[in-house]
Amino acid sequence: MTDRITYFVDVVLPLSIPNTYTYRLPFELNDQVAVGKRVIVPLGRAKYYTGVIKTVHQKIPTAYQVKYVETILDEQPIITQKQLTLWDWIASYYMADIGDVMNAAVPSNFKLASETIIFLHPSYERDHENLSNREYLIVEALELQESLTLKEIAEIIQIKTIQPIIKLLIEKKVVIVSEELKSKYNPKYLSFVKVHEDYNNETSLGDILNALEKDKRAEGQVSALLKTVQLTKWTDQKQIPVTKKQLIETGISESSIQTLAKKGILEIFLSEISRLEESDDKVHKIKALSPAQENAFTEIKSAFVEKDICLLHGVTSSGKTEIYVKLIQEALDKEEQVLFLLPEIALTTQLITRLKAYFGDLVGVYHSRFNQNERIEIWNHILNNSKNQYRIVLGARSSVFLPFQNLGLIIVDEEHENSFKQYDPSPRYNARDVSIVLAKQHQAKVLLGSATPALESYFNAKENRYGLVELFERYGGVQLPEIQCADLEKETKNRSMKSHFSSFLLTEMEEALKRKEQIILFQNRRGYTPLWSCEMCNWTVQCKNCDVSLTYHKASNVLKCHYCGYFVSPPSSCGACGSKKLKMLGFGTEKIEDELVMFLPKITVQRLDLDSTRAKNAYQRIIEDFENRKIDVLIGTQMVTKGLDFDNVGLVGVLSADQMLKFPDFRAFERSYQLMSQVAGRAGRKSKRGKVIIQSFDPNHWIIQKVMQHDYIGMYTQEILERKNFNYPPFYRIITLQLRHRDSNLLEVAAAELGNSLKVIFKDRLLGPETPLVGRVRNLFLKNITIKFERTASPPKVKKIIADKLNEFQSQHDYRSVRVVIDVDPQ
DNA sequence: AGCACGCCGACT
DNA sequence: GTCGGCGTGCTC
Repeated sequence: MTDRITYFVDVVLPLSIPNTYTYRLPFELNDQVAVGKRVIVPLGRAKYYTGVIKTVHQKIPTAYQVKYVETILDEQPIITQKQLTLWDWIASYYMADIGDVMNAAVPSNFKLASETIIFLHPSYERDHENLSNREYLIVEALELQESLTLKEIAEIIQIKTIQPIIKLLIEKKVVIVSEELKSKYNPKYLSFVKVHEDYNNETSLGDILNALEKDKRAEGQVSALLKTVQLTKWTDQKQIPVTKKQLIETGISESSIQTLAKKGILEIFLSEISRLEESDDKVHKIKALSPAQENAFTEIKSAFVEKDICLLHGVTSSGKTEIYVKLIQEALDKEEQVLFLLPEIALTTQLITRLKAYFGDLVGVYHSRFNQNERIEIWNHILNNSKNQYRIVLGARSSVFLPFQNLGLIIVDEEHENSFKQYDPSPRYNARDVSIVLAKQHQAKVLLGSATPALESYFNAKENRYGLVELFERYGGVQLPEIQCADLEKETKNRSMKSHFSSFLLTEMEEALKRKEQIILFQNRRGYTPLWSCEMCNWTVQCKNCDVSLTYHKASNVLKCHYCGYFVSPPSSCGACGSKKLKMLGFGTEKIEDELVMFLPKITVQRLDLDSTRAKNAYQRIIEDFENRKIDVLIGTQMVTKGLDFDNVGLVGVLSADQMLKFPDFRAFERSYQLMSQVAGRAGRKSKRGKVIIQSFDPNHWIIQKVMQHDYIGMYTQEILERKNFNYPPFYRIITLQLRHRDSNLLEVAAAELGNSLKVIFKDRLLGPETPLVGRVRNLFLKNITIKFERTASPPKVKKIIADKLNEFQSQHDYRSVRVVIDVDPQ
């Protein structure tokens, strides 16, 4: 009598709660219960949440009154055991709540809660025929109200748990969830028309036409049918139907289409346009590898025999992509799934197009900017291990959370990128490191690729933990660019500087323009000037919520805070002494753009930064314009360094190496090297060697020297010594605790107390508490405590101590309101 | 995440 | 004297 067993389930809820909650399963659900299925459970007085079953057991909890599971949503689990294990690993490694991990892992459509807001789907065409009574009631209510929360809907139709009904309505594309609307939903759906399958052959069509022609009134229908057949395109086996709009534009009337549809001759259906267009793409043949690439490819494969992880260190334009493609093809041949991780910004670029050209529909792109339905579609295909679609997922960091079934290969491109690390919100995970754990679960291989590997990765390779394959030759024999340095100190003395431009850089720019080459200028700071300051007393405009000076943005003529978004109009006089003499200090991309137009008036200049790409498709458009040579000079922040390949860039200028080198962080040198090398790699053409000019007041700085010599290994050798001497990663691990509170005095005391209690154990491994560079953000004062501990120490033990001390600290009444943010392996 | 509970200011 | 401000704690 299995139905008499009392089951309990531990449920992960998508909330910042440290643990799972236990619910009792009603007997009637006994035969449906399974780990990984979603359940609706009550929480608190009147709320319902969608959670995921993590364990099923029969232990009766005694400490509290158990509530019942309301419903089980899924027929089959949508989260795998492997995923749940990974969630656990992330929660414990990054000291995050499991609920936070769930939030990061699961698309929001999977997490209907009683507060979720529902809208009618923008492309829903009010055909009520396929709706049940209850569904009809909901649609009717939404037609009157526009939007409703699940709770309100529950009241309207007098049912407690409406999630299953809503789930169906979402699947039928009758309603959508608010998150989707927020993500700039634009109706990608169009009405398409096609001939019904039953009639889609010449004999049936002929019969129908004959029948219709007998009726003079049916003239419209005849031409509608003919036009539909005529405009429907065919490629190989695939049919690309006509849009209804197209038909109507040719003079066909709506009503004749409808009549034919009613007769069952034509079929009208909704579909996403983009997807149909994509299936039109021809699948390209994979290019043959150059001897150097071929070598690297075999080396990687032999490294994979012994090791699970391999680092591919290949200079820019050495053709890493082709090697990836071949590895992917091999994994596909073995029927394995492939995950291709890319940094967020690189995802909108040429690489997607290239991979799609090779693999067509087998590539799925998983990205937070994509709409929810598509994300769920990819999720389901991966979960079901579909054979003909989405075998390869190209994605940003969150794609490590997909429900892989048979993962064989993970490629992490631009592996050194710090955007693989999520900073806010928790879980503060690094997708590169998580992917290694994920690979281990699946016994899959990981290939880390970069032209400038993270010091940690190169170290691991040198220590033989990873395989190491190096590729120093650029594809097609293109030479590495010639890098020179403009000595700003000298030029300042000689008065040959034109504002932020050295005469050296300007002359070279003019030369390049004469040769009709394009130019990229790199300035790692957006806005106009970081400082708007008084000439008399050095007063600057401060943010009212944060301890930073505001940055002037010329386009909008405001002073803006890059931490909280606060902005004001520029003052006309000094706020301290009243002087009218205000000057601008420092410079950002906007100012460079402005000055350049003055110095070189006849050229087209475009900025590529967070501000200029905010509009939809702006990024894509700028890149295309640059490719099509509509732009002479592209001025950008980090964005110009990511995965872009242009073939006519003769010159790259780095406006200020010093700003990067002086950044107060132990990774500043490593990062400067990476950024400069990456941007330098944009220079050069098939036939001609590119040129790079780095502006600096300290041209002899060893990092600049290493960049000029293209000497990654030299940089590594010197920098790794520094890391060793000063106890930094990869020799030590770092965990930071950031304390936040409105009251600076209380924070001071609290931080000191927590610091002391940890210091007892960690001794000189503990630094701080200290006030960070920006000591107040959004009206919260900040204090940092940093713990550095030996790589040989057990991380779980260290974390246990920190967690215990933190618990002790937060149980003191006075400190309850102090927020503590933990960051493991901060970037 | 949300909602109830609780402790301090401006109102009938 | 109370209404309501949001700061704090709890939810299986």
